[in-house]
Amino acid sequence: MVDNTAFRDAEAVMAHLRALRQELLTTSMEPTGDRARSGLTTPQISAVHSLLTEGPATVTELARRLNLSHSTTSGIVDRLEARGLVSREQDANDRRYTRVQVTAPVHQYRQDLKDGPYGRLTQALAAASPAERKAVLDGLETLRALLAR
Amino acid sequence: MVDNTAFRDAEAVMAHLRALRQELLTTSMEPTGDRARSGLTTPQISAVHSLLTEGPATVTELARRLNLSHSTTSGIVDRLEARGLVSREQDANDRRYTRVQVTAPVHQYRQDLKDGPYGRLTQALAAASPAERKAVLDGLETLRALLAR
DNA sequence: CCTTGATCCGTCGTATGCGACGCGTCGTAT
DNA sequence: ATACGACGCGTCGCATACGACGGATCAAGG
Repeated sequence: MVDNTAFRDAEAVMAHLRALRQELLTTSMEPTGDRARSGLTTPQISAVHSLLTEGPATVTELARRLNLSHSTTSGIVDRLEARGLVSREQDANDRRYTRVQVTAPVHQYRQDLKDGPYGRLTQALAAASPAERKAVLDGLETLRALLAR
Repeated sequence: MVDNTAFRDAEAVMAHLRALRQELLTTSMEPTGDRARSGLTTPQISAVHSLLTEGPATVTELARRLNLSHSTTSGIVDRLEARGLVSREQDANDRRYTRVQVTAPVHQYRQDLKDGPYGRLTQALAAASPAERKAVLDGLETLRALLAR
């Protein structure tokens, strides 16, 4: 048995992370829920936002931007393509590459894309004091460092 | 436009949370990966650990313990039952209730259950200084408070 | 020219996770 | 007794999310 307080803290940390995941995903999400405002999920908004702000990209490049695996990103692009929000296009020079880019109808979703995918979190941080922001970032960085150690 | 620094911080926070989710889930997980030590995923270990330490429970009660939805928990119990690690049993008095309990073969997985589902995190926290632990918990609590505000 | 390796892509199987739905069951009120 | 609401459960559909696999393509070397 390592340490009892460590296990208690681990439980608390995991509970926090789980709850945060809930709160930050379900805000702009609710795909089949009572009534999603846009019908776009958070990863979908993130993908479109990245394509808008950083330009078109290949699937692998988009996966790197979103910090997701290739297969996951491929599925997200599938669903966006089915809605007609993005299009796949073969690269003429190197046909291994598929360029993903937004299409015209994406402008109907401006409201959802205005503050990017993290609208709720962005507003919460904007209303926070500098000390609170520092505490949040320090805590996360410390935790990452502990796990990497 | 709310605030530019707030959006930057939001991006950083989300990246941290995503990475943490990866690190804390993929450690004892790898279900189809190169070779999971036990073949049990993190939620499955959590469920079994809860049933061992806190006793048998109904599906809804187990969902409350794990902070998961009822349908998700039902699926996890399905897979554990298929492996013969837990069993469902109808309550005689009130047939709406289904008691979930561990079965004998669960003792083969003692190694994975020794430190509970959060072995990696527990060890990391055990090796951390009090100041580091406080920074981690403070950061998470502050973030939760900001979102609840 | 043709093999070899690297790379990108799509697809498959599996697990999590949620809401919505329908069914059976229990307690209570009519 | 019956109707009704509340509750627990299983199931369905959908969206992530991953690793593994095979196919297609290109570059480099034999």
